[in-house]
Parts: sequence; structure tokens; C-alpha cells
Amino acid sequence: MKKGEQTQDFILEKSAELFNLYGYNRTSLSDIMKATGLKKGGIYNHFKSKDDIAKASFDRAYERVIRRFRHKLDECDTSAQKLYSIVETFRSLNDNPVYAGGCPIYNTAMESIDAYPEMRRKASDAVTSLYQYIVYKLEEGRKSGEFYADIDSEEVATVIMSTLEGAMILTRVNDNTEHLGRAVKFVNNYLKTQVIKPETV
Amino acid sequence: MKKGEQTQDFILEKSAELFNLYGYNRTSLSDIMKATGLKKGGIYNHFKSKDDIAKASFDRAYERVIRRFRHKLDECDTSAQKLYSIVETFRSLNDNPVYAGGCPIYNTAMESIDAYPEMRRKASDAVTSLYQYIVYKLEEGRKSGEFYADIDSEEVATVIMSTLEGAMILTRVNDNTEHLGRAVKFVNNYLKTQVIKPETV
DNA sequence: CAAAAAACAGACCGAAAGGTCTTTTTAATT
DNA sequence: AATTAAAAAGACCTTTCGGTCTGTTTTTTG
Repeated sequence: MKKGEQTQDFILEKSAELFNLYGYNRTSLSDIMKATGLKKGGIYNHFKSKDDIAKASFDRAYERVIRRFRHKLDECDTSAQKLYSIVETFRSLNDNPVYAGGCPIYNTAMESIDAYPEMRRKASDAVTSLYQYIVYKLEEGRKSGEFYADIDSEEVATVIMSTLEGAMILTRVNDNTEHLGRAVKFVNNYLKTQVIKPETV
Repeated sequence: MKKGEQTQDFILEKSAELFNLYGYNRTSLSDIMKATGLKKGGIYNHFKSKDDIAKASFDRAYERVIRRFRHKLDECDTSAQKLYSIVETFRSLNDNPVYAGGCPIYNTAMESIDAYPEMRRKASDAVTSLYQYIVYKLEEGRKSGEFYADIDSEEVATVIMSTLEGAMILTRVNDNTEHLGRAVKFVNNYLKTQVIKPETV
């Protein structure tokens, strides 16, 4: 790995942290300079604008989040396990975040609405793809007969994402992890009683 | 109403709109000047800083949100009706927002975390008080026997708020109201089957 | 209707923002 | 080791930011 690539990577890493904690607007180039130890010349040698840094930072953060989901899912055999693993990943994203400052996808999405169309698009696509991912897993279980045949996968996916994402935000806003704990408990119970068929022993 | 008070009110109204759409940081004094038609002197005659305007704007937005909940609740007799009215108010906050740009309480909360301690405190308190409000209504119904005796009011309140707030954000991010529609349907069904006792006719 | 008080305009200020460009330093290539 | 190419420094630029202050205009008050 050449020196340049290393530096570029390092800038993105530090920027992603800052953007997620303080948002695009409140993260200035001086902040990035301070965090990286580089001066302007060093930064603009690798990126042509602050916007560029933000986009690349988001892509990196998004990749990491998705990898979390995939990683846990790879350990699963049954569709039921996969569902629970998705819930567990949400929880883990709070206890052990990809970057400090909450979910980078939602943070970016929220900040970019009504302001930065391109970023908004990226974030919106990310949310949609996570949603579709969950829907797909639900359909998988439904078709295999592991889940009840009459579930509405879209509805279940909405409930999972809304409840957990909402709870993460509640938890963060009030600095009280109980909300997320309760939400996780609730969703798991919901899946167990209304989505996943009881094991036929 | 004196001229001064009118102007002050007008500034707050316009600022609240801007803050909710673009956030504190991306709303500049020039923006406020443009929206109000006033110049700096006219604005700083009523407020001593931009921060001051933001705080007063938030208080105004908060009052309006709470009034929405109270207003609908006043029409209710039974605890069950009150619960449904809370859900319905959430939905109405999306269809017919207090200010364009989503829930001002959550917007403020999210933006102020890790940045503006005082605002964060205000927003956090607002969220907590809404939460406690729901808990209180749940306890009311539980004690009166209208709800099941074994419900965990805190858990139910968390589920209501998380799911609906999360769905509002999903809806906003993806510009797709279906999420909120599904969440509302789900929560109502949850309340009907697991919280509220069937009517004894 | 005149005097006092409040409201407002707008020039001005220092600081900080994002970005450019030339020069120096460091790393890669031959 | 010498040459070339990449990386980084840092002075500089323009614009915009929040905020101050003085002078003028408009309301309010007596």
C-alpha cells in the first residue's frame, strides 16, 4: 500500500468519525486537519472538496454497517436464526457502534434531507436496501415454511426497522439504554409469536 | 398587542420554520433576515443572539406539538380512546405537520446531541415528558381495569414511541408514507390485542 | 401634539469558513 | 545515488458568519 493511499484512508477514517459525531455542517476542514494532523495541502491533495470527503466517508460507514449484518448472518442456518441475528445486530450497533454518534446511515439521512440532495439520495438508498434485505430474508422464511404463510413481509420489515431504529434514537436522545432493551425484547417476542412458527419437535 | 411583540412573534415563527427545515447550523441570520424582511438591527433588537432565537423557537414548537396531543385527548372519555388518540396524533403530525421538516422535537434532539448541551437538554426533557405522559395514560387505564393488569407501561410506552417515531423518520427519509401507515396499523393492533381488554358487552 | 421610548436600518468588525496555488519536502522509480 | 513524481505545507483569497453600534424612523406615552 502506497503512502498516498494510506493517507487517504486515514483522512476518511477520521472524517467519518467527525461527520458522524457532529454532522457535515459542524465539521469544518480545520477539524479534519486537527484530527488528521495534516494541513490543507495534504488534504486537498487527495480530495477535491469537503463534499467529496463526506461522500467517501459515508460509503465507508455504510459498508461497515452492512458488513456487520452480513457477518452475523453468515453464522446462521435457519431463517429464524437470521431474523434474530438482524435484531441482535441492531442492538450491537448501539452497544458497540461502527462510529461513535449513532447510526451513520440515519444521521446522514436526517441531516441531508432538505439540504444536500446527493447525500440524501445515498442515505435513502442505503436505508431502502437494508429494508429490502430484511424483506428478502422474511420471504425466504415464509416460502420455506419456517414462518407463517400469511405474514406481510413488508409490514414485518417496517415494524422491525421502525421500532429498533426509533428505540436507538430514543436511547441516544435520552441517554437511556433501557428503551433499546425494551424494544429488542418486544420485537423478539413479536417475531417469536407472530412470525416464526413454533418448532415442530 | 404592541408592535414589538408582534415582530418578536413573527421572527420566532419564521425562524422555527427555518430551523426545522434546515437545522440550527444551516440557518444563518441572513436566512432569518430574508424570511422576515427585517435587517440585523430589527432582529437583534428583540433577541440577544442566534442561540436565543433558537431556544425560543424550540419552546414554541414544543408547545404546539404538546397542544396537538392534548387537544385530541380532551375529546376522549375512555383510556382506550386516549391511547388510540395518541397514535392518531403521531400520524397527524406527519400528514399535517406543526412545521415542515419533520418532528421539531426529534430534529432538535438529534442535531443538538454532541454539540449544544443546553438545547440537547431541552429536547431530551421534551421527549422524556412526552414519554412520561404516555406512561401516565397507560397506568390510568391499567388501574381502572380497562387495560390488562399485567402490562408493563414503560415497555408499552417505549414500543409506541419507538415504532411511530421510527416510522416517521423512515417515511421521511424514503419519502414513502407507507412505512408510517403500516406502523400505525401495527401499533393499533398491538394495543387492541395486548393492552386493551376486549369490551365487555 | 410634543417628548420619550422603542423599533429598525445598515455600515462595520473580527473570526472562521471552504478553497486555490506555489513552494518545499518526501517517497517512488530507474 | 540521481531523477522524477507524488505528497504535504502553508500563505493567501473570497465569502459568509454571528455580532456590535450608531444614527434614523416609527410608536407609544403624557
